[in-house]
Amino acid sequence: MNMIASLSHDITPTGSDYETVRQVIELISEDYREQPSLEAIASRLGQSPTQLQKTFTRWAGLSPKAFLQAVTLDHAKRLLRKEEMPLLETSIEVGLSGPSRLHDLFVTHEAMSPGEWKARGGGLTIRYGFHRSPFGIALVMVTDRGLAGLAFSDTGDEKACLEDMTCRWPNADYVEDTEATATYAEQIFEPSRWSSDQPLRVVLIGTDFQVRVWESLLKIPMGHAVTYSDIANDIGQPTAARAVGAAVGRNPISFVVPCHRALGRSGALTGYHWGLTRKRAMLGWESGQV
DNA sequence: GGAATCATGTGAT
DNA sequence: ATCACATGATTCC
Repeated sequence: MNMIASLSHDITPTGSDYETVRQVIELISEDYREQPSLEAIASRLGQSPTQLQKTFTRWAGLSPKAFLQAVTLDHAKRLLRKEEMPLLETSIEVGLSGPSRLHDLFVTHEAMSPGEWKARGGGLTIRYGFHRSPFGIALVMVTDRGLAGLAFSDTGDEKACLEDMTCRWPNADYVEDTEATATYAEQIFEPSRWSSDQPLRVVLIGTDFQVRVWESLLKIPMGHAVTYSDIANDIGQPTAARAVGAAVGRNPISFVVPCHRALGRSGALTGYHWGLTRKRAMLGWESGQV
């Protein structure tokens, strides 16, 4: 099974750094009370501090010190305060389809009709491929209407990851087609290619409620965060914060539909389908992409 | 600060 | 009907 043959070439310059970053985040999450020093972390990983320094700046454009800060609870709280009011309310351009400037990765989205949703993917051909990304191995899924799925996996877990995704639309036909998905992967993980001239086409396959939640997520700008109840308010159901959480968790296009920017009221990260460590990594990485 | 407890909407069975 | 949740507010320590 050479599912990940495509990994032999690295589509992002940062792709191979994630393993190191993941270990660091896990270390500081375990004993964040002790505020481990850079030296301590480096020696636990068997690396020199300067080596670690280099990896981080290459990965996120962020020094290790700044990165460590970007990953604390304090910082998460700041993300929430940053823009008290407007975030979701200002950029209301939810009209389906029209090309809209939705967060900083420009995205045009359309939703599948309820009939298509009920078919559970029947009659749909989904092409998929695995690619390196700044957040580990990315599984990219596309239809002829645009990007339909984006999932993450650590090395060795590709099969479970694929299964997780195919279960969501069990009646679809799946074809491995790494060439077709490569262009998507390149555009998604290379911020310099995010532009309104070449918007990313995205198709949202889910229930009506889920689609409304995901559209709301698309309005959160890069480097900001909102709470689950903010989203509940935005879609006009202020008491449905918990239901929102469930819908956010079912987001099939992670990162592109930025579900990692949804936090608990306290600033706690609460959860992430592909692992809390990855959520931390994404938030830390984004604070370096100014 | 936490732990326990309750109200809550959605989706799967 | 019932159950599991990536919630949040309240009420105790």
